[in-house]
Amino acid sequence: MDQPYNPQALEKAAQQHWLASNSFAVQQDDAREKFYCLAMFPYPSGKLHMGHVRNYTIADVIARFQRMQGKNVLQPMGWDAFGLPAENAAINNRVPPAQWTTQNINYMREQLQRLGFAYDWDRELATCDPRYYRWEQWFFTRLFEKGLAYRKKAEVNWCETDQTVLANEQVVDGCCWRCDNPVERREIDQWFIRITAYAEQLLADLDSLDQWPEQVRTMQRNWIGRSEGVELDFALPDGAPLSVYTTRPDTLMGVTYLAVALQHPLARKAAQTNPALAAFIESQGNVKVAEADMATMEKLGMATGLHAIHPLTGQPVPVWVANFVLMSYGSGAVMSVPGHDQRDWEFARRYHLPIVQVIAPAGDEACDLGRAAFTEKGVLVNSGEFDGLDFTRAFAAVADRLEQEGKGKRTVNFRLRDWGVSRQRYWGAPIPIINCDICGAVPVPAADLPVVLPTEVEFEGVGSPLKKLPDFYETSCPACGAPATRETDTFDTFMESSWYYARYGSVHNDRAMLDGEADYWTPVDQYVGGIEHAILHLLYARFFHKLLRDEGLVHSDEPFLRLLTQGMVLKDGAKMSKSKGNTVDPQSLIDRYGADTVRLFSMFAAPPEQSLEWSDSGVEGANRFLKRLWKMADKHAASGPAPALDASRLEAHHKAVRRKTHETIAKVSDDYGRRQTFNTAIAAIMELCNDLGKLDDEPVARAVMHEALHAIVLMLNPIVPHICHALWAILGGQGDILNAPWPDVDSSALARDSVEMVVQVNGKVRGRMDVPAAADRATVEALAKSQANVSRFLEGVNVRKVIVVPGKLVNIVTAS
RNA sequence: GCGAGUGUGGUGGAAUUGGUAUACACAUCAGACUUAAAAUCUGACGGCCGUUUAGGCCAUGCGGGUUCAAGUCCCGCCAUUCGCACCA
Repeated sequence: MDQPYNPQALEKAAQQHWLASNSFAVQQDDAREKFYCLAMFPYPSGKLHMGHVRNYTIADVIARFQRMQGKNVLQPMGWDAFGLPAENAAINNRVPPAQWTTQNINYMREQLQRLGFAYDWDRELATCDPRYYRWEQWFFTRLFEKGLAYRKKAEVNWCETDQTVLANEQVVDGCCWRCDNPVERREIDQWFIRITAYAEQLLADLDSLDQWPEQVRTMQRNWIGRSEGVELDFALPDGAPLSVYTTRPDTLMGVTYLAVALQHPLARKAAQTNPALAAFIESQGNVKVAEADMATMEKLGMATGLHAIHPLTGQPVPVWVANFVLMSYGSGAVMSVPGHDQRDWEFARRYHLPIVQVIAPAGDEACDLGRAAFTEKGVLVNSGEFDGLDFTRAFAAVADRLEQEGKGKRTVNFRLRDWGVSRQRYWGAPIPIINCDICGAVPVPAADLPVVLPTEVEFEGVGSPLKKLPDFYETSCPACGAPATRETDTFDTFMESSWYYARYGSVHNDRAMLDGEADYWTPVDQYVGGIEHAILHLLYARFFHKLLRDEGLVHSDEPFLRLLTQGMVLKDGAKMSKSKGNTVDPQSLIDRYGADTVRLFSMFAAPPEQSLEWSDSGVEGANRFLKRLWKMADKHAASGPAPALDASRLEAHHKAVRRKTHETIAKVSDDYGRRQTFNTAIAAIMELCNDLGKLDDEPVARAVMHEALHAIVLMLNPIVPHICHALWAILGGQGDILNAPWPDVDSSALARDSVEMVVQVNGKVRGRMDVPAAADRATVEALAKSQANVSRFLEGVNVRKVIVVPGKLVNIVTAS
C-alpha cells in the first residue's frame, strides 16, 4: 500500500513471470484464429538503436493487442546475420566476422529481452547458421534445375589497387572509400534469378494487397515499370538489325539519330577502328554502377560514324554512343526524337543534331521546339501517311506497318531487371555450385548440402578469403568426378531476408526447408518495418514467396497481408546516425526510466508511419504519466473494494465520466485495430485519466473509477505491459492480463441528452449552443438564429440558405 | 535526374468521410507546498486589436482555384525526407 512506482523492480518481476510461464511460446491451434505478427529482423550491428526500439515496440503492441482479441499469436525474432559491416569490423578490429556477429547477437538479444517484447524465443534463428542457409542453398539448386537461376556477365565497381569489388556505398565521388583510387567498371560472371519471369504476377497481385500502404504499392508498380511499346529494327550498313525499343512509335518519323550504350556491341566494335571513340568510352567508364549517378551525370556522347536505315523512310540516321543509355533496359539502344523527348532535345542541342516536329498539340498546350521538347501526346504532322492521327491510332498504324514489313513487333517491356545474387564477398552463404571444365556449372547435390562457410579465417580486406582456402574450393565434379572448383561467391543477403518469415514456422525441422506448420503460420498477418525497405526487400520477399508456392512449400500467393511501414527516428530534424553524432542510446534510457517509459514515448511521440522527432523532455513526460497512473491506481486500491456499479443510479457528472470511459474504449479499439495510430490512442487514455482525477470519493464515484481503471490498464497493456502486469494484480484483475479479454463498449453508456452545435454565418463561427439530441431540423435552425451573436449578423440581410449538419453545425448563408 | 512521402503554435503532434483548426504532451510563465531547491499539485499559454464585459480580424510552407464551408479536394511553385537494384 502506497508503494512508489518502481519500474526496475516491477519490470524484472513481470519478465521473470513471463519466462517462468513460457508465456510467448505458441503451437498450432486449430480452435483459435491464428495471427502471425512480424517485425523486420535486425542486422546485428552491435547494439540496438532507436529505430529498432520503435520498430519492435510497434510490432509488440500489435501482437499483444491481437492476443487480447483471443487469437493464437506468433511473434518470433531472429538475426539478419550476414553482411558487409562484419567484414569491415574484421578488418578494423582483427576479429573474425562470425565471432563479431555472435557477440553482437548475444548483446542485442539481452537488450530486446530487457524491453519485454513478447517473442517466442524458441524459434530464434540466425541466417549465418548452416542449419538456416542450407535450405537456401538447396532452394537455389531447385531454381537452377528449373531454369530460373542462370549465369551471365554483369558490371561491378572494381578497385584495381585493392583487387576487390566495391559496393555502391563504398564508392565515394568515383573513388574507393578505403584507398581513394578511382573506381572502374568491370564485367564479371554473376548468378541471376529470373524475377522478370514473375513480373506480371508481381504487378497484378499488388491489387490484392489492400492492407498495404498505397504509396508502397505505387512505388513497386513504378519499379516494375511495365510498358507497352514496339521493338523495331534500323538496318546497319552490313544489313544487320539495330534493335530499339520505344513506347512512342507515334514519333517514329521524328527520329534524327540513334543512341547506343557504352557497353553495346556496336559501340565496342566501332571503337576498335576509331581511337577517339575508344578514348571516349574509356573516359566514361568510371561512373559507378548506380542509376542515380547515371541519371545525374552530364549527358555526353560521340558519333560512331555509322548510319542506320530508318525502317519506314529508308533515310540514313546517324548512330551515336551516349553515356546515359542503359545497357540493362530494353536492347541497350534507343531511337532519339529530340522534338518530343526532353533528354533527346538537350542532347541534340548540345551536339547540333536536327530537331524535327512530328507531333502537334491537340489542345492549347504550349509548343515551342526552340525552347523545349513537346512531350505531350498530340496529333501527328510531318509524318506522311500518318498525319492527323492521334496517339492511339498512330501507335496502332505504325506498329501494324512495322509488323507487316517484318521490321518490328509490339512488345511489353519491364523496367525490372533480373536479380543479381552473386557477391564477391566472404561473409555470406556460399553459392552451391561446382565449376567443372567438362560439365560447366553443376549444382551441389542435396545430400552434400550445406556448403559450410569456413569461419576460422584470416581477413585482410584484399580479395575474398575463400579464394585462399584450397580446402574449401578444391573439390570434384558431382556429375563426372573430375577435379573441379567450388564457387567462391556468396549470396546477396537479400536472399536470406526473402524467406526467413516462413522458416520461423519450421525452424527446428532439419529434414525440410518448410513444413505443414510453416504453411499454417504463413502468410504473415502483420509485417512491420522501415519505409526504406518499401521496394527491394519487400519485392524480393514477394517474389520468393511465389517461388516457394510454385515449389509446393506454401499455399498462398503473398507473404505479408498487412504492412505497416514505420518512419525514421530523427534528432534535431536529422536522421540519427553515428556520423552525425546525434544518436540516443536506448540502453541508458531503459536504465534510467525503465522499458515501459521508453516504449510509451516511442509510441506517443508520432504516428508510426511518420518520422519521429526525439525529445529527452518528452521521455520524462511519458515517465511522469506512468507515475501518475500508478499513484491513482494505488490510491484507489488502498481505499478498499469499490462498490458494484449501478449504471441506473448515476448522477450527471458521474454519468459523464462513465461515458468518457466507454467513448475512450471505442476510440482506442479503433486506433489500435483499424487505424494503427497508437499516439492518438495514448492521448485519449490520458484525457480519460485527466477526467478521473476530478472524481470525488463518494462510493458511486469509486465504482465509476474502478471500471475506468480496469479499462485503462487493459488498454495500455500492449504498450506498457510491465506496469499493467503489476497494476492488474493490484486492482484484483482475474488471471494473467496477457490473456485478459479486451474491454467491451457499453453502448448504453454512450447516450447523450444534448449535443453542442456550432453556429456559423457565412462559414464563420458566431456561436455555440446546446441542442437536445432528438431536436429536428426546424428546431435547430430556429435555435441557431436566436443566438445573440448570430442574430446580430442577420439584421437587415436576407438568409439565402441554411445548412444543417446534424449534431455538428449550422451554417447560415446570407445574400451578399 | 526519376519514383514516393512530408510541411499545422516556441516544440512533438491532433483534427478518421470537405463541417468547431491547434486535442494530448513538451517547453515556458504564474500560484500552492517548502527555510530553500527539486519533486508534486493548480492555473495561463497561436498572433494582433479591444477589454469591465462581450467581441473582432489574421493564421495550417508559398501562389491560384473549386465549395455554403478547405489543414483536408484541384492546378502551379518552394523546402525537406526516403528509395534508385552490391548498405541493411
